[in-house]
Amino acid sequence: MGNASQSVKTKKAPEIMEASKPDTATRIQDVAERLFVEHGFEATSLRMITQQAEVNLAAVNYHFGSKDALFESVFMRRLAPLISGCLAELDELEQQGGKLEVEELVKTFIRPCLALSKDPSRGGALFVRLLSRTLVENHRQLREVISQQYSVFVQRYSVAFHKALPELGAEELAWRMHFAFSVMFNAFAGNDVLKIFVRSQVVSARDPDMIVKHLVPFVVAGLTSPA
Amino acid sequence: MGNASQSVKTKKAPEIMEASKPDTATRIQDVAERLFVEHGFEATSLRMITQQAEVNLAAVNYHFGSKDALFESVFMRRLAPLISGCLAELDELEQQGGKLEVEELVKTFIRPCLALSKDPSRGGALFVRLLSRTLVENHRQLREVISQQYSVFVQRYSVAFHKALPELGAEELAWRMHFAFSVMFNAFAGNDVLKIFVRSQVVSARDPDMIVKHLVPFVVAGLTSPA
DNA sequence: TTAGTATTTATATGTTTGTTTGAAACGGCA
DNA sequence: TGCCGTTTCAAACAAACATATAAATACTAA
Repeated sequence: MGNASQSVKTKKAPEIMEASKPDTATRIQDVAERLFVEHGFEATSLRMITQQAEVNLAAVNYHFGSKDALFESVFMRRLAPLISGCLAELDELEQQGGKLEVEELVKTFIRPCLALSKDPSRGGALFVRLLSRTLVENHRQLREVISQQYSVFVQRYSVAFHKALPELGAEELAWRMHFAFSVMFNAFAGNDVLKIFVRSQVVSARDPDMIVKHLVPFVVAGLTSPA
Repeated sequence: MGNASQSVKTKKAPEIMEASKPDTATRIQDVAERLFVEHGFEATSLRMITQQAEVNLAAVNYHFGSKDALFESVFMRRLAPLISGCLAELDELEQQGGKLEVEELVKTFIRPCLALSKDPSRGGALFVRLLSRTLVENHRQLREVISQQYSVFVQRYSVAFHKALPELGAEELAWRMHFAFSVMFNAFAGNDVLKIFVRSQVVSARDPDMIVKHLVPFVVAGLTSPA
């Protein structure tokens, strides 16, 4: 009997793959990721997921244990590598010494986001949108898991920004980081507030490179503006 | 029989109000507004609403016709005055002549948002949070209604910002406005991305005046940074 | 091939959803 | 008072929901 609460099995890919579909569990994750983004967690039923993934309804509970556990699995699958990528860039930047430039610091966050956005095999920009939905809906249990594992992420950036902007007080810096990450997240997620009001906006071209080109100067200007 | 599709009745307040509850319809709107913010549209059941509003389940369909119509009603009740407020400020600023300063332009948007955030009788910051949820969940029909009625809002600000920042091209300006409104909306909505990762952030103090104090310089710096 | 496990399937349970209904209660006006 | 339009009420509806279970199938190791 398939033990429910265990995490997704690491399974050898079949030797002979006649351009076949991925794992059942992976297929579920892929479809769930997209549907959670489109409809939100609570509005996405297991029936929608299993039908589109072309698996049996019970497969979700078999492989993941529950709908909640599926969500956590879908979420962590993308979050962990993204955070690792940012921290790796941060390590590299800090180790190469010299003055810590704000722009370079911003780019240590933006580059992994950009790479993710351009990689369809990792869901492209889907995860950033999922993140922004998760931010708005608040999954308490998920928040706990995240904050337990990744609080170092914010701490590292706080320290780094403090070094790069030593003239700012702690509170002022916290506000600016709050604003900066807010813009960046929403830019990658494609949350265009103005698009509610007008049908087609110039910005609607979703080319990630274009986002970055305009995003970096905006954020850096906000962060470095005189206190 | 209470005609469903008509909008909420404008009803004279009872002459003698012994500190009584508001209208049934208003009570429903107030509770729905809060619950839509907390749980999202689809995850908020009519039973949750009617129980907390202490009205009968059928009252929603009687007064508003459907759950969708209730949402539209809840949304428009706040949006219309907010937009009007912004446009009024914009009119005043433009009529007083002189060079159009970016900071003043930004404040024509921020002041009505701030006023709304500080007015509990209009739901305080609730609506901005509702707006940011609605942005992420996409109600197609609501989007249509909004864009039909309020596309002038974006057009007016586009023209004004073009005057205030004549050195910027149309595309560059669109991007910056996109970022600027994104920060402002999320700031008022209290969407703190970093709060996912760390339990208590310095920014967590939600004083609207504090938000504005730090928000304006950040946004203005981003908007006016050299091209 | 066979034994045993891993996975998939069909089916069932009990709950909750939005909406509808017909009757009861209310409130102003004759 | 008695009437009548407006509002509230309890009950019921089918549809969709998450989850559980046992049988059926696919697969692997011996």
